[in-house]
Amino acid sequence: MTSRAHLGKAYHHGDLRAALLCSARTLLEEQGIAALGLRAITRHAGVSQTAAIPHFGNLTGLLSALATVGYEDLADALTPALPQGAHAAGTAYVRFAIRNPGLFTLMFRSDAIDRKEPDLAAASARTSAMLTQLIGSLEGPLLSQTRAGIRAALWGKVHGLAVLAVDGLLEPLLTFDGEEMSLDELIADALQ
Amino acid sequence: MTSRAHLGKAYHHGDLRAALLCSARTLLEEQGIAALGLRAITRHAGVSQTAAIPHFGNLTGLLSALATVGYEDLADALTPALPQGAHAAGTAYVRFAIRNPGLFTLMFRSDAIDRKEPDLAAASARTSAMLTQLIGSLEGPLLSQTRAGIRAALWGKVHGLAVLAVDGLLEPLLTFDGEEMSLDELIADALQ
DNA sequence: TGTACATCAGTGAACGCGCGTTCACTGATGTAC
DNA sequence: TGTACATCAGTGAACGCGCGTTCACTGATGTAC
Repeated sequence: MTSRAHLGKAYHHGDLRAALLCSARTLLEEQGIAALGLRAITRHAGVSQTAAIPHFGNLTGLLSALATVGYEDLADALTPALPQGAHAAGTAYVRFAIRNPGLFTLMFRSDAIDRKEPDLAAASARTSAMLTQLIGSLEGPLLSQTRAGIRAALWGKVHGLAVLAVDGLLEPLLTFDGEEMSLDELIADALQ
Repeated sequence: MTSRAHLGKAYHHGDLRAALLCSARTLLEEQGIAALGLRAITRHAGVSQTAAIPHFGNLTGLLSALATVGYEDLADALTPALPQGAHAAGTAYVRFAIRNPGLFTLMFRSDAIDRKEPDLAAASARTSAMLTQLIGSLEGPLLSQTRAGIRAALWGKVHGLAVLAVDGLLEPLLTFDGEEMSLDELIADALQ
């Protein structure tokens, strides 16, 4: 029976890096982006307040690593939807945002991450390439549009719905015209 | 010559409320939403660190008042474009965001404002009503869509482009396919 | 026109708080012999 | 198989910082007489 197998905590954690990312993600979704500090994250993970530094350098490093995980998760969510076309992919994108509002916010709007961090840049580029691939498969909408324009229009619509949903700004629309509808129905209706 | 006319500062400011909002807006656009604190704002305005409290109660009150100004400005920007239809209104919306990225961010995504504050709720509702009015004038796109769905689709697309532009995420698209284009051209192309 | 006074906008010192980061340390680990 | 040792993950006290808010205050203003 080595000390690693002891009940309770070993001095060396085993996989503190993953544990810290997990704590950060939980905290992000439960309490929002403003609650994400080095001290809050390490406190949640049950380790000392400086334990993250050897793994991530500083807070920006930790949050950039978390955003990297986010891009990987988003890519995983989009992968099965891509062959089914733009509608399915858009729905998957918005669903990802609704299910991971804190993470989505961190990935796309935070200035607390370093987008030039190599792992993050790579994960972001990989997700971005999926969108490029999708556009290639579209039956050309308007001949006068450039490919960049088509792409911005498609991404803008989907991203806008995601952002509005995450920020709760679509809620007033759910009872528009006196009709009641669910958020999922509204998104499906808007994307058609 | 009353003391109000003295060179330098009178003890009573005259219109400190407006001056504080102006300082806050400047700070917001120059240094971002994270730099907006009661102390930073009053420091920028050249008054004591507690001078904002009689006018706004607390930081949330001040930021909510600033967001109210933002909704009024957005309504002013949309008004002349509305009669020209959805394309013009959408362009005006995105232009407002690009010109006031900090304010736009504060209005739509910040959890530092109180959306239930009456003035803010009223200003927000007034802007929202413009969108409702616009949708009424649309030549019905898809008969199977609900009015809420049409509205979410329209707002989502425009809001998404605005958000992507503000966050700098459209920049990679400006040199897509090897072609160079300006942000304005890309937005115009995406909105057509 | 002049004077006394209530009002309240704005001051500035002080409070407690949580933060990121530093630094000397402790103790579990794996390796060399 | 056993022992000495280098490594370095993780600790915890301490630092200085900026924050929001409190509180007793000061002094310009407008009004009542």
